[in-house]
Amino acid sequence: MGRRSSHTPEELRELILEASTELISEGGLTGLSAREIARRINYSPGTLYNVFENLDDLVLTIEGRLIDGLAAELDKVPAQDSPMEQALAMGRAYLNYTSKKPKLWNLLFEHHLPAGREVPVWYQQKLDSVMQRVEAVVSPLMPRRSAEDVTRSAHVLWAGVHGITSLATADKLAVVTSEGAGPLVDLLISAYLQGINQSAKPAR
Amino acid sequence: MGRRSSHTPEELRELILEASTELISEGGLTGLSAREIARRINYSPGTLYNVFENLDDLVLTIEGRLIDGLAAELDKVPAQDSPMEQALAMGRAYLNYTSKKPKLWNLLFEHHLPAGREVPVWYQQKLDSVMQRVEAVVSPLMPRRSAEDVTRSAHVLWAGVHGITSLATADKLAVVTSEGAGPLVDLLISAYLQGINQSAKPAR
DNA sequence: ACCTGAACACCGTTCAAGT
DNA sequence: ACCTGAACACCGTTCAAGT
Repeated sequence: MGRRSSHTPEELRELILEASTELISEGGLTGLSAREIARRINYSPGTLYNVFENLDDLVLTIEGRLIDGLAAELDKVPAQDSPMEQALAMGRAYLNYTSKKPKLWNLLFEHHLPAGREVPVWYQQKLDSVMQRVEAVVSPLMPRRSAEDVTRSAHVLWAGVHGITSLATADKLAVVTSEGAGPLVDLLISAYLQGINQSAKPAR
Repeated sequence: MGRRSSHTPEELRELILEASTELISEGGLTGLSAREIARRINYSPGTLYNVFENLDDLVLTIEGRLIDGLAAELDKVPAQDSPMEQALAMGRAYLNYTSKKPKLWNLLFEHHLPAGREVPVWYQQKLDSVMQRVEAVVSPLMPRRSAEDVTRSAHVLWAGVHGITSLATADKLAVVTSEGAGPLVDLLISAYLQGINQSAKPAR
């Protein structure tokens, strides 16, 4: 049939990403399908594969944007506050950002690449950039610790906050839901950061 | 065609669950398909639906068994040790149990029921039973706190350990992988439990 | 150059028909 | 009573053919 579209390549790309984001926001990763995207934007399924390698590629692109969005939110945390206040503010920023479209954010953890495929470099870099922001805030709170320990703590907090929001989202593991994730995230951050300071190197 | 099988209903049920467990262990939730199960056990796809309502029902059954298995492992933690030692031991037991078949354990967090469907009661009860074991160990470590605070802390630790192992498993979020989950779990548990004791009620 | 749509190899689930 | 397998409504991805 040939060209029929009134869209530039960039527009088409955005169209696809928008439709995909919407589908995921509504139904999670399960709600996404190449054919349904095509239907919504009025193109044939084949067209998607001119723009993206495959669905994994498309999803990875969306994930990248989500991470960028979080990074931007974390940057808004006032730098003049005390480190502990900044840490708590980051936790709340994470929660605030991710809870708008929980299923969309959950993409980062639901989506697994097929065995063998590695995450692209740019993806890892985006993630590292977020981790660095966390480290920067955690670091002054553990002055006697090595850089490795700071990194470890940043990872623990990142994973912990993820764990809490993830369980809160999954209505299935509703153990947590009853109280909402907010207080739990506060609790994790404040208790952890106080504990890390006052303890000798933990056993092991 | 009619009956052809040499299996009792119970045997057939186990056959299905075994094949499913194997498929998930290898390829995660994505690796599971009704038709592939049927192929492996030499039945037609339709037969699965005599035994289970649908794939969600089947998966939920597997999840239940996984939770039971974890509960059994947690019960092995020596009760005469100090509470802090018990808490750390539980963390390691979790890690040990779940890291044997990471993709299988990940099922608990990858699998979401379709919108509207609630988790069955027996499932919630199994989960509660695990949470109670955690609370029992955490409780003596925070003597001045209310029962609600103890529950909150158990949730925080459960979610935190889940978060760490989950990120460690997803090769995608390989930030954590480099060091292995073990030290991070230890760190989370020891720092958090020390922090919770020495702080006043956290700000908020 | 760009897009289509048929084609291929898959899905989950149902249910009439067979033994 | 139990099981089959065709049928229905879906998938992701490719690629010859069309404009």
